[in-house]
Amino acid sequence: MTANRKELGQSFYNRKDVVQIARQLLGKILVTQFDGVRTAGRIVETEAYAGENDRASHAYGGKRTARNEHLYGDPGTVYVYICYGLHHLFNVVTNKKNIPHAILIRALEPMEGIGYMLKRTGKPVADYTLTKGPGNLARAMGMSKMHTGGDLFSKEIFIEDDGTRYKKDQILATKRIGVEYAREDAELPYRFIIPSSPYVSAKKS
DNA sequence: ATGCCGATGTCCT
DNA sequence: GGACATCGGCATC
Repeated sequence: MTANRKELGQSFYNRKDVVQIARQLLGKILVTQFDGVRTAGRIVETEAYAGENDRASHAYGGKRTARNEHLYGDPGTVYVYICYGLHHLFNVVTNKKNIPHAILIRALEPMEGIGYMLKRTGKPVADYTLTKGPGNLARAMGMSKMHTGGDLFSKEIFIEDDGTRYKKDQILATKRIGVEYAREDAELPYRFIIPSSPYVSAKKS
C-alpha cells in the first residue's frame, strides 16, 4: 500500500463529459492484482468514445451485442474486447447506466511489477514498447476478455490518484488512432497524450 | 522513415 | 467474405 494514493470512486466515472474524464485520467495509476501479482503504471494516453452519437464507438446508433453489452453498464465498469482477433483492449465505462460512454486506455508508464510484465509479454527487456499501445498494455497488465463486465472497485483492477497533475502545455489533444472509417467523427480531438512520454503510441499529432 | 503483411474473434452483409 | 479502437517483423527507400 503506497501512501498518498486514493482509489477513484464511482463519482469520478459517473459524469456526463467523457472527453473531460479521458483528459483527467492522464497521470492516474492503473493497478491490477491477480493472485497476489501486482502490476501498476501511470496513464499517459487515453481516447474517449462518446457512445450512441459517435461513429467510432462500438455503441454507435445504440448498437447492442454480446460483445459490447458491458458498455451499457454502471460507471466504473470494465469493458475489455478482442481487437483484430488477438489483442485485448481495456476500456473504462463512464456516465450512468445505459449511457455507453467509454475511455480506451492506450499507454502506461510502468511503475510496479515490471518483472511480471516482462514475463506476461515474453519481452526480454523493459523498454518503451512494454506498455505502449492498448494491446501491449493489456497483455503486460494481465488483462483479458475474462475481465470484461467487472468493475474498478474490486481488489483486482482499479485506478488510483497520487496527486499527479499535468499542466496544460504537457498535454496534447489529437484525433483518435485507427478510426478513419468514422467519417467526420474521425477528426474529433478525443485522444489525449503526454507527448514527452516515450510510451505514447503512434504519431504525436 | 515508410510500408506491407499475417494473426484471427466478433459482427455484419 | 469483409471490416475492425493492433502489433511486430521484414522489405524497401
